[in-house]
Amino acid sequence: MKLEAELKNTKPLQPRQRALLNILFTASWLDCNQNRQLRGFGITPPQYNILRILNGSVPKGLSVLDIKGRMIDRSSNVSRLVEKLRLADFVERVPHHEDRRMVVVTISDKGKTLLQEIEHSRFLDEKMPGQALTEAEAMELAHLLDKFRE
Amino acid sequence: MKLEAELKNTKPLQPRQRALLNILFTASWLDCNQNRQLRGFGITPPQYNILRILNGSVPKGLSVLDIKGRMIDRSSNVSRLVEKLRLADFVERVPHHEDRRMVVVTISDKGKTLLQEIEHSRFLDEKMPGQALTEAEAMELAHLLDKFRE
DNA sequence: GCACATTTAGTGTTAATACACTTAAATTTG
DNA sequence: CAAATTTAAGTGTATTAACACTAAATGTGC
Repeated sequence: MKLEAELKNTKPLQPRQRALLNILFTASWLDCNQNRQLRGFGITPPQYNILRILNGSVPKGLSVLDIKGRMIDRSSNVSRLVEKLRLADFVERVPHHEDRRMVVVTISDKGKTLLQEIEHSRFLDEKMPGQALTEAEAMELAHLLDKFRE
Repeated sequence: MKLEAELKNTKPLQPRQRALLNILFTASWLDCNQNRQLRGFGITPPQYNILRILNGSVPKGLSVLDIKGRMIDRSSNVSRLVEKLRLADFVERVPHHEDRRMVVVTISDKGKTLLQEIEHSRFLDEKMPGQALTEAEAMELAHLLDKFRE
């Protein structure tokens, strides 16, 4: 559905304002979807984000600050999120050898298994969003978003 | 900056996955900006969203559910947000004449003044995001986002 | 070496989200 | 008309975001 219909907007919007609102609205829509998908697995979207970041950094792992720098939501409190994941045995935390300020976080086998299950469930759902776009359109969309942030 | 650089991503992403991440990242970036802009005015982005919706609905006002249906973030708790705005005298709440379940919310003069101040401050800032896009590109971006949600 | 600033992780606190639930009024149905 | 259902608003609660702050380790300049 078009944004104007979704927001029941009456007044016409300027193109840039319309794009801005549409970005926020679409992201909120995605976040809501992701929340529901992840709910059954006992993790939240930011926690899922961390697990995927760590999965891309095996076997070395990452420091808390490195994780933060790679997260979608930069305002996340990584220390607390990592602690939650550790309590659920999805990640491991070990002090850094040389720099004792740092903590190296790695994904555990249980965490990897969880990611595979989530991936698998998504595949079954066929609910991967954005399927209406062609690959070329998806690339163009990403490019325009990059430009939007300039 | 491109998304891959922002997220320090190592592995290449599928186009749709890249678009998805870029939507979430750009929205988070916008939200952070908006948070900072609104902070000085004592309101949050969802509260600002409500004020603008109500400003577009003068003089009739809207019910709580109508507001919710027009909000960017559909999971907001409108009752509590409206109560916050009422305590700050930015909105007024009156019971509906015919249907006593409903409450009609309208923006106050103080609320309108606040919106004007915010608008003015943004204009001074020249920090309106998305200026790097042409109008045609902004329209294309909004169109692709509509299609993404299909 | 020592004072000073910087970096890294974590904490404290307020407010907002997410979701289920409750309450009350209106509408539908038998 | 009375009972059941639906709709609207609000509440309860646990979790998370947002921001400033602290504590400890490292780096820097003198």
